[in-house]
Amino acid sequence: MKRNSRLSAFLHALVHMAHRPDHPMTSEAIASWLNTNPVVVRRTVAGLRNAGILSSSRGHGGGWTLARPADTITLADITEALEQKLMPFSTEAESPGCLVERAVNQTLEGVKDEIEHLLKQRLASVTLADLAAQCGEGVSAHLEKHHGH
Amino acid sequence: MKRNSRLSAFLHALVHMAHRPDHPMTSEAIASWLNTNPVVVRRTVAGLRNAGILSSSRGHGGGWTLARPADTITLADITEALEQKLMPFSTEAESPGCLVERAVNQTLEGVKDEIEHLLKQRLASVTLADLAAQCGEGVSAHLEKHHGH
DNA sequence: TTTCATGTAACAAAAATAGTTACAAAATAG
DNA sequence: CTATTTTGTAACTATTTTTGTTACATGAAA
Repeated sequence: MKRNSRLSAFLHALVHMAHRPDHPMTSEAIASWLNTNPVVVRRTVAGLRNAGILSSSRGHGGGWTLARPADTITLADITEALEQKLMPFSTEAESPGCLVERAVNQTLEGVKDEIEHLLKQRLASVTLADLAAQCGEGVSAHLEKHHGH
Repeated sequence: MKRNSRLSAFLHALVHMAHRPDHPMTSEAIASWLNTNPVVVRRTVAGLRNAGILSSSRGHGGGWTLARPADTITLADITEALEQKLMPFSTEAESPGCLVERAVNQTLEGVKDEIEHLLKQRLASVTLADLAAQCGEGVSAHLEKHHGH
């Protein structure tokens, strides 16, 4: 699983969880399904646990479940929890003291902050419940068939 | 020079060029100044040349100059030329055929495109000339003093 | 008490990035 | 015309980041 498809990959898993809130999903299930390793999953998912999005239970029948209702979890929450960098600009000073650099970076930071804010706002307007709803009727049947729940 | 400060670093150089359109700037000058290597600079700057933002001349007194007026070069042009990824999301299918995944990715792509468009629009509204102007009066003096032109 | 699951640390492998060396090509100075 | 300067690139090395693996402790349920 590549880093920049992490959001999409885990969203996928989360939506499945939203469809079956009762049924804990193991790291191994998620992993095999994202073509990766259980430990990698646990590592990544730790962010979602710390953010109060997922909760885990151990032992028999354990695994991951949503920690709160799907309509209170937004894309903004998730991206933040996954530490996905939203805007890949940074403005570290290469020639400290250069007036030109300072002016450039100031403007750049301004634009960055402005857009970042907008982006977050937009991401905050979509909830997991929205996504789950959008999947339509065929999904439960699909789940039975392909993921063997 | 780290990848995510590339934009800021080269913008810095470009603004200097905008201030002295007559004076070609060598890869070596740019490099020493960004704490990196002339070859790395040339490699990166190749994108700016291909995009018609910079032009190069070889031999004695050669180097890099703006290929067109500073007020026709926008931040959008520059970020694109530097192949800076604007939105670090990707939605590659991990489980092809999964309806949930398809729905999730579709929504995600939608949000991504929407924001990307907005971001580009915003970046396109700032020109190199704007940045250069913003640096104020002290700059020419500063150039003489620190960069020895 | 055995089995199954998470939680982490430590290590290994792979991939992406950055930096270096070497040399050809073009342009100018003398 | 020759020496010097500077870009243009390829090939290689080094570094950093990311991903994957192994190993083992902890907790919960059968």
